[in-house]
Amino acid sequence: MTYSIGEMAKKLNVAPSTLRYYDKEGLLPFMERTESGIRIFKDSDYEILKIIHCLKATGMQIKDIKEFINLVMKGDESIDARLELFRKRKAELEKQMADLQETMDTVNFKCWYYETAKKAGTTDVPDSMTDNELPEDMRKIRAKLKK
Amino acid sequence: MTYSIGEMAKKLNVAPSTLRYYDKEGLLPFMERTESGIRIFKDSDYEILKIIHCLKATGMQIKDIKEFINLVMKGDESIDARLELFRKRKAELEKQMADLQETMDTVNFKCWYYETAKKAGTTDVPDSMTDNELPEDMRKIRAKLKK
DNA sequence: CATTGACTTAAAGTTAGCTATAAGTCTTAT
DNA sequence: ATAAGACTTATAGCTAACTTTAAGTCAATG
Repeated sequence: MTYSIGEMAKKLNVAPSTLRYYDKEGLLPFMERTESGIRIFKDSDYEILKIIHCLKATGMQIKDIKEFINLVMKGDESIDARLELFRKRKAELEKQMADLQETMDTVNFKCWYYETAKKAGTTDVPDSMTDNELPEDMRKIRAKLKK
Repeated sequence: MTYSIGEMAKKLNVAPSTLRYYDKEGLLPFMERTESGIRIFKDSDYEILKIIHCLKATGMQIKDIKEFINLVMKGDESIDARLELFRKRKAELEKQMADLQETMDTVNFKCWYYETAKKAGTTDVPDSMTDNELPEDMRKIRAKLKK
């Protein structure tokens, strides 16, 4: 099964110009073309574009994704390097998830803070609460916001 | 306790120019200055800068954070609007966490894929595995990458 | 009292990742 | 065979969030 750039863009939910940009940046060195120069996308191209999307979602830059594609083009001799790369992305993702959880803790604190302020009609009430008037799980978070 | 822009920047682990930029963009309308025009940062400014950092971490843009700051400046009459805002940030964060988990699933699949390829010396081995040769938790993920 | 280093502003420059434009070619349907 | 719509390239433009630069002022030290 093959696709035009417009069909592949639709399948991936990106603009055709994005795929041309990726090609120009060297992310798609495996692309085939018709005699007249039109790109032919295959199912294997779809799979690698999904991986490109995944790597982007881990925070990787286009120029570093290009290096990964270069490894792929080298074939089996780069298996170790590619495994290493994905292990690093995994570690990076774990950090991002921890950061996001910290952000969530702060947002949860602020939700509690404004719920309490809403009931009282003023932020003075949550502001003046002592540590043991606070819900237990809010104490560490408030302390960190002030530290 | 008060701080210069350099001291506050260090406490927050950002560049002083970033704090000037935030001020210029209207994120710090509460800033006080010395007679000669030098910014004086207080502990309360530190707290609100932490909240600005938190909102940025939820993916909010500077111009939208500015609107939140405007609400804060209105005082108690904007409590409802601020509660609503943090509830929206919470929903947004939950979506981001789900997306990150999907990315993590794909990265985990690729780690398994290259570990298997490494043992075999070639990617042909994981590539040619049928669904029931795959670890159970890898099946749905591989299927999604190909769909 | 002069030097050093931190502060001030306004404005220009940077970076990533697209996105749009112009001018032209290819493909398909009538 | 011609018109519509998708494709091509190269190049310019865009946006967000800083970051740097230039030119100058302020505050603390020897």
